Amino acid sequence: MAYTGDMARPASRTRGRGRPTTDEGLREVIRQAALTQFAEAGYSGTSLRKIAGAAGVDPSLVLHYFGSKEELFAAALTPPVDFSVVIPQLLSAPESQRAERVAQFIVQLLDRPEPRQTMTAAVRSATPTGGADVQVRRAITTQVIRPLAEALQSDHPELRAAMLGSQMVGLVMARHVVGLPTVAELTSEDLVAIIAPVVQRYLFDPLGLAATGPTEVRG
Amino acid sequence: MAYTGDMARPASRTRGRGRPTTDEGLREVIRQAALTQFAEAGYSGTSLRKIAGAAGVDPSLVLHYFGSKEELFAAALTPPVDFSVVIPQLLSAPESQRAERVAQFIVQLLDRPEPRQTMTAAVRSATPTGGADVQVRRAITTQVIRPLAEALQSDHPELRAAMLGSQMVGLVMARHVVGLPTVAELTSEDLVAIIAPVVQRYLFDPLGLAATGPTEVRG
DNA sequence: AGTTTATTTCAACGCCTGTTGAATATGGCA
DNA sequence: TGCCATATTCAACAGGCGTTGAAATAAACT
Repeated sequence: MAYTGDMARPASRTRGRGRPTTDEGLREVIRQAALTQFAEAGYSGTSLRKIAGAAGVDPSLVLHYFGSKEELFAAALTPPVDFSVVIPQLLSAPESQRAERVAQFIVQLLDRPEPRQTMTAAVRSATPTGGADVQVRRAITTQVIRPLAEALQSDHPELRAAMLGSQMVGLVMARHVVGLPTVAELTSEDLVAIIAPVVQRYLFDPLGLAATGPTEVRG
Repeated sequence: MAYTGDMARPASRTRGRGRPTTDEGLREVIRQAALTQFAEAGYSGTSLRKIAGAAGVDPSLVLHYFGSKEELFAAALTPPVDFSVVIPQLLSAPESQRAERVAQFIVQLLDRPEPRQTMTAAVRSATPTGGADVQVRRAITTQVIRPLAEALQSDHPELRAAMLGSQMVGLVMARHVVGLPTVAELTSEDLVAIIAPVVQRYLFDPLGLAATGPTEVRG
């Protein structure tokens, strides 16, 4: 809400026109400013000029580093966690604790600022205005759903992973985007207690589908 | 995806400049075109010119009828179902069938075009660009969450309603906005089977919260 | 010292936006 | 018939957008 244009940045004499004392961190400052803006306003609600302003920089410099708005979006959205590493660890817990571990991981992940910003930016940008939705869908499927599905040993792994993903998206919406009062005010512990049984159902319990063959999707 | 500008509309001689054979349906045509556009591209991704084009009308006429883009958005978003009437009916079912009835209602609601458009428009527009998010939050809380909470007789009624709402939002996202393959391809019956136990948990089962007093919100 | 090279800013482009005010044609009414 | 109110369009506005190309400055290299 308050972008006065002077964010914390590794100072290196006051910048003017021309090459400064090699300040490579500036690229990262821009990326961080972009992520924050995207998280607050979504892709189409964020302008390069606002990002540049938040980073204390000229709009052209943003494009100099990232080429285009879409590339900047993709760069800002790179996930702060490698799920294909974390998920197998979570699922290796004893059967009685797996669901709660997963629930805990989800909630704690969304408690850390940068993963939360990444998620809200993605969720908020899932609108087909500027080509951002394609990147969002690809990011969600390849970086979250597929690793999770491959680690699962239940039936319908892709479907189970996707259903859990939908609950995560709903959670981000309720707690961080729309800000529904009661959900936004929950403590982490209570939230874990509430969703753990749902995780259990989506990932491990029998689904009770009509027997029309496996609902599998490859690619 | 295909708006050629000539939608079905109660024809009344070809319109030109000036007053035509009193065609009150035109206002509704515009509202419907707006809802479709908002559902496809969200609030900020939709322009008055596109809406006017889809309705086969001049942009000024849109504002003549609705005053401003925000008012048009609010008008387009008026819910096609009065939840404060439907919900008590659903909850009056015998205890063993309530969750499935609710799940069925949700899924079937999202199968009908206009409620689905209303939901996707709301979900897609939950971004603070144009003041639309305020209206979205208010619509969700007053029209869905509050009636549901008032009909519930469990503890933490607002929280339960909000958690169910978050699952609904996630579902809309997965099935209609982002279009996750497996979820989007489910039959209605299978989807009901999958989410019914989750509905049961969120609305009726003990939540297992830390005993820090009731999490109630009034207004 | 002089040349190159990378960083940063400036100025402008064409386009799209929401909104406004005037012009015009028609239907209803006296 | 003549007037008035209303529906509809047209034309323009001021501002924001993403992007581009050139200019300026300073560090790095020879």
